Amino acid sequence: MGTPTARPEAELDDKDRAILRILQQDNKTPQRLIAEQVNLSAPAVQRRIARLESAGVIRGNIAVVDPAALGLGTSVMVEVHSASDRAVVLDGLKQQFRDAPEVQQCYHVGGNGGFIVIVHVQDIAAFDALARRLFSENELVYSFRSLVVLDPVKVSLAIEV
Amino acid sequence: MGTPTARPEAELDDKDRAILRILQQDNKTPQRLIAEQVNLSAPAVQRRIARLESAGVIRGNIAVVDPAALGLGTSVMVEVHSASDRAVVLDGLKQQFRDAPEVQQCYHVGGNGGFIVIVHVQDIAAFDALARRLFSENELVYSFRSLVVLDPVKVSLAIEV
DNA sequence: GCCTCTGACGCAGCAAAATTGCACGGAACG
DNA sequence: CGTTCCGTGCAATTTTGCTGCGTCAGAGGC
Repeated sequence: MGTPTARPEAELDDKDRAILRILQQDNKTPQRLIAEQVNLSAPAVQRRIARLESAGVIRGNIAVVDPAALGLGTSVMVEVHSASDRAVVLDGLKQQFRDAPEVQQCYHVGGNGGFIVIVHVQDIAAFDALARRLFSENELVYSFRSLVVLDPVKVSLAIEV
Repeated sequence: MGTPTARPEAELDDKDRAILRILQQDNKTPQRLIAEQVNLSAPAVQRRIARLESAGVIRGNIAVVDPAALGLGTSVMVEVHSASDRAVVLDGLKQQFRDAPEVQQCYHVGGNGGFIVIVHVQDIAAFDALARRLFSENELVYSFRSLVVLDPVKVSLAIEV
């Protein structure tokens, strides 16, 4: 239930995939233009998109904003090790990370990695304050390792379709 | 030049931020509705969005698709340590990761972390093949640590505005 | 082999959304 | 106090998205 996700296995043909490729780059692309590239009519594209959305294949439509433009020039990846692997503890941590607006992404990983958390803050000082609140003073956290991002080489949510 | 990003410091007022908050959740929201929530007229919202886009604050508009729905049910975070810290090597690795479609995100981090890479693949076997090609057999890579994602607790590109 | 049913398509028309032109009002400046 | 500049709202236009309808091709039943 961690992810309220989509259907087991929708079957997508080449045109669906082509449409997804376009929308993952720019979902403001007019359906008419998509239609040309996919050899369909605009209404057909419209119907396919609607189907993909209600099937959960398309999970959302969002604007991507530049953190730097908002003064959030510092990104940090944090490897968080929980105090225990009991479900209560893990679930508690998940909830905390979900609720924290500075946390942009969070993954629970195996291989003794615990949680990988990506946060965006104004500067190192702000991160220090956040880390204190979210990790150091957190009873559910055993230890954590902070990796400051030097270069966001590639940032996206796109997947290969 | 790693990030062809935006202006030094655009000044955003409360309404800009409110608009960004909405668009980060759903950029298909009609400007009319945004206008209501922000106490502006629709054209005013339109002009502000246009300004935010050309200023680079809004970096793109994308559809988010569910990896699981596409058969990419396995996500792995990889901590990659480069063979050296020379610019040629680092730049080479960055380019390789940018070019690999399985790589969704990649960050160059300090603190001896090297690179953090997020990949999406079909299954563990596919990851093994990918890791061999991208890491094991890569002269620019010294070592790497694979952390399989058990639960994508929070996945987004949104930032607090 | 034929019929029917289902699903997807394109076309045409309609509704809704985005965009532009224009005139007004307030703030900064001289 | 007048001028300029920036952002706004209103109204009109253009573009886009959506829906109804008739057609067609393939799957399955008889």
